[in-house]
Amino acid sequence: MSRPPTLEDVARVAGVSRATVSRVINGTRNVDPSIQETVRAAVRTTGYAPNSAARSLVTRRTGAVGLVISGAGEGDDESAYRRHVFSDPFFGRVVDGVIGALRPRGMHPMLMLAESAEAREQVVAHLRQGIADGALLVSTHGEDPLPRMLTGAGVPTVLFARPARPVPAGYVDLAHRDGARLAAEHLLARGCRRPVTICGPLDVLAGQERLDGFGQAMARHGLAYVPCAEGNFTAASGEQAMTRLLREHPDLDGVFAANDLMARAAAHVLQEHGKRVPQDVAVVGFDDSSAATAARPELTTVRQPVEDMAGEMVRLLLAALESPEAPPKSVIFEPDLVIRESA
Amino acid sequence: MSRPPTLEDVARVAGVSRATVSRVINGTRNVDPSIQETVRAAVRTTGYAPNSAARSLVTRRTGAVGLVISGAGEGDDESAYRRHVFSDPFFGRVVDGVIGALRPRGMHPMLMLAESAEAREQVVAHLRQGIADGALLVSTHGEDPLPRMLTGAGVPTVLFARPARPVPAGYVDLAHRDGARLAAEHLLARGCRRPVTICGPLDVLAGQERLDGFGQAMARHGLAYVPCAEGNFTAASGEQAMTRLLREHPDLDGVFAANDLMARAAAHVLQEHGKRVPQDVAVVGFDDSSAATAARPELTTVRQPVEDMAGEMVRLLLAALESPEAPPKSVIFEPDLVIRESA
DNA sequence: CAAGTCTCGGAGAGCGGTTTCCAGCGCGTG
DNA sequence: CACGCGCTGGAAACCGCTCTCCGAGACTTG
Repeated sequence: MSRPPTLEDVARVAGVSRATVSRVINGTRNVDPSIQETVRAAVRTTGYAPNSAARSLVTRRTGAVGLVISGAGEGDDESAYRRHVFSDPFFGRVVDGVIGALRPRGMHPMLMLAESAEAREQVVAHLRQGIADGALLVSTHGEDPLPRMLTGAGVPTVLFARPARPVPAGYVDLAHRDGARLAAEHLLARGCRRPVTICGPLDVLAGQERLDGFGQAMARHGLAYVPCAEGNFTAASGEQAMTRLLREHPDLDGVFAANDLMARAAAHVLQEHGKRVPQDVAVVGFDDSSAATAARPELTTVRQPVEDMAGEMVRLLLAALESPEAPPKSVIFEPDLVIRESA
Repeated sequence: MSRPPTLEDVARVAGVSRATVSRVINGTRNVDPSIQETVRAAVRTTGYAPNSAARSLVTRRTGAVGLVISGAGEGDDESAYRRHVFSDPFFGRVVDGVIGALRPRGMHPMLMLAESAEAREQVVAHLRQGIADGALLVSTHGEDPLPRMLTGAGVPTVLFARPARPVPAGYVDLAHRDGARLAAEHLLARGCRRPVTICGPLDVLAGQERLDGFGQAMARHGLAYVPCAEGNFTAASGEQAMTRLLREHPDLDGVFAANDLMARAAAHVLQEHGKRVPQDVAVVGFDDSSAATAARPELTTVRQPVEDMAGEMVRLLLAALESPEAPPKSVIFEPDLVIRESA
């Protein structure tokens, strides 16, 4: 098996110069139609495919973007963390949105996990080497140092969610407070008077804002205090939180969970304790992920358009690549309430 | 913002030649320790990072592998398909295993979806251009043309699961029949006498073998006929299948589902119909995915070591890259029975 | 002590593309 | 008809790195 054909080979077969072949392939400049045809024929007979490394070397584009999932490994087993990450339907939606936006541009996402200090260094090092054109960063942790590390290394970066402390990078985010307010008002409208909430981790802005928004909306309607138990967006934590809340507030009649995974787990716990959902207790989730429709009853939830948001990340990143000097942009999405069976 | 420093810059600062710097960085050959230190210092002061495109051009290695998910888009909405794919915990485990094996080698997976004929062409085209060093292919469809297309294009390829028709590519697989047998024998040992099965799509070898294995094991114990309903590995299909089986065989006392997602859905349906799991009906799943432990009751299931299998795919691919002429290898894994609550 | 061997740094030839620059040609215009 | 311009193809520089080949010096050895 000899080496694959190069531009040179095609040029020789077509009887033209390398430059001309290049121009035909890239449609860079006008080329005589008959020559074009000759070249194309030569490409076909040789089975030529441009070498992307060589191309990248001169164009300074790889056609790849790093999709970096950064989270709190906290010294844990790495594989356990990875398993947890990828079992959350949220990331699947991010991947979906990213691929959808990248594909028409002939680009691909390169998956990178940064769950430990060492992994973070690796990710930055690789990205600095130009293995990808930029980074899309999804942090599951509040005080993630990665955004700074990346921008500091000169890697074009776009974040999912506004970082805890300002970073010179674009981002997309959701109006979490508005979403939580929608949930609160829906529960109130259903006649719910003793709501509780299972909030997300409070070191994550999204977790905090969903809690705040819910509390404030309730407060505006005279419910000054809403019992709250903290979860970490996993089903197991939702189960625990619900169990505790139910023990401490046996007469609760509404639950707002900061994501669907926890909401679904909460509904299970309620049912196991003989509460009917939604007749006895109304449950509202957050995200509108696949967990919402997989749950029984199907979850009423606050929709976060993750796919669209991920697509927008791609657009922001590509824009940043176009004009490196432009200041980073951000886009905030508005949530919707999706009413199903659970509330 | 000027261009990043090159090897040349480092060499100038260190007062040595480009070759020497390269050698120090790659540890390729003995270099005088004092010179090494000088070079390293120069690397630090310049903030040098090797350009991976340039490196790839000469080494003919990119450090990336394509992780191709190929499935039956059948003209469906592409995004819907992507969503479905990524909501299945199975793929998360594949990604987990792949990343785990790739990381120590400083490599990364490039995610590529091939759900339509057009997408398949694109994937092959990109891979032919050397965007990645090879492909790890996970097909969800029996008659997938992609394996042939890839090997035909000279792309080093390793498959997850043996292809329906032979292809000159390595693969990893599971002894599905043995797994199904374990499930059957466990159900029998529990005293189950009227088992049914929710099988996977029969155009997928895995689906067929799990069904065969279950049926044969039951037959060996005198149960010649096992009612079966076909699902497609999704929760929704599992629900439908269970509903039908329950209607046609109200006295069933055991269910074997070809994956956990369907098993979990089946358990739900059973419970909604007033059957206790496992007291009235025992349920056994397949995979031991996160769905198994998330279910209530937790699922007894046949463990498929997906992470290990994915890791082995990486190893097979790298071996194939080392010695391109060697015949493709395959590795078959053995399943285990994991006993939890549902059976 | 001479000759051979070993070690290690430098020069330079690629790797396979893109793109600038230049030259030739056909055309329109004054 | 002479001139200039636009269009198109080719030559060659260049992207940044690796690696072979070569030569100089150090070291061994008879």
